[in-house]
Amino acid sequence: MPANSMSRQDTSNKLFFRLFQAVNIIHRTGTQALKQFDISTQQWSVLGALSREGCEEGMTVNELSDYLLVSRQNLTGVLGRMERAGYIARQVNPRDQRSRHVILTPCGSEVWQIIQPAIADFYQASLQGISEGRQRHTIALLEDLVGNMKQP
Amino acid sequence: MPANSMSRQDTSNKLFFRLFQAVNIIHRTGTQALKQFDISTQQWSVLGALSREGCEEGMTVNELSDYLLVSRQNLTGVLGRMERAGYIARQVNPRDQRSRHVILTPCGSEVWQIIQPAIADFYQASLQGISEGRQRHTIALLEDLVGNMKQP
DNA sequence: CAATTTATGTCAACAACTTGCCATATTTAG
DNA sequence: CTAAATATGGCAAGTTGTTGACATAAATTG
Repeated sequence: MPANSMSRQDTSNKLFFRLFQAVNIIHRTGTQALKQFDISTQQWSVLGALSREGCEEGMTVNELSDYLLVSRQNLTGVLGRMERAGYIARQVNPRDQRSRHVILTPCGSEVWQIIQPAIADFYQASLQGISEGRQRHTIALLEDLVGNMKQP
Repeated sequence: MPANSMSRQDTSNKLFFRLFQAVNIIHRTGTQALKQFDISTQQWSVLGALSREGCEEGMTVNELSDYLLVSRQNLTGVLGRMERAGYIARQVNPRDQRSRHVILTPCGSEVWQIIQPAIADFYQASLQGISEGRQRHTIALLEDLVGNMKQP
């Protein structure tokens, strides 16, 4: 049976199943890598979002939701825990009293710096033996996939 | 700045961030696609695992855990809900009284058949404009990634 | 054979994700 | 300007993911 006899449906199936598997094990492995810093993978993603250039003034909950592709309601909980931990602060926007600017505290910035070596190790171990070309193919596919799903 | 100047670290970062985004939106979109059948994406994965050829006799919780890459403890809850819904049954293994064989009920098999068109539509919409070559590159990357993470 | 170790599945507690609903604030219509 | 529509964030309930602890069954070791 030649390798190319896999049907389109089989390919799609396999792709989504591997995504499912990968995410589960990434969640577990990533959580372990960050355990020593008392931080979750989702808190990592929030720290990363707020540490980007141009975010010195913070992001609103809606902007974070659009960027991370999780619901506002989910962020309420995550941000609450991060605020309690002292990593972020929520400031009411004087121009729009409904919205809050979520900003990194100095402690949050420090944590972001401190975890970088662990992140680098995590990347190195996970992507060992995987070519950058293949990584770029995957990035392109994921961006198209997200684009397709954002449509409605 | 040439396109290839992106550092290895930047590539890894982007890859994991896109994975994170993609999974969040896949979860949302997949849940919506299955909503009419009163089934979650995880229950879908369990139905798919048990519907494979060679699984007529069912799988143990440990086998499902190894296959789906989620914890046994998590499966306890998922399987409990699926049993209550009538999609699966848990049979004690006479050879080993600790283990239980999880098998599809006729109702579970029927549901699996019924959702196939919705799954096909979901695949079609998500992967629109994405070449099979790129899909295969991604599958290969994900398999290597999972392999790397299984190591310890 | 008895005692320890290992394997299996479950319960409990917690984080994170979803949707539905709501209070409040801003914007838009009339 | 008032009234309706929209936008923002949070609360609640439910599912899924994790780890730690446990009872029971099987396998190993003395």
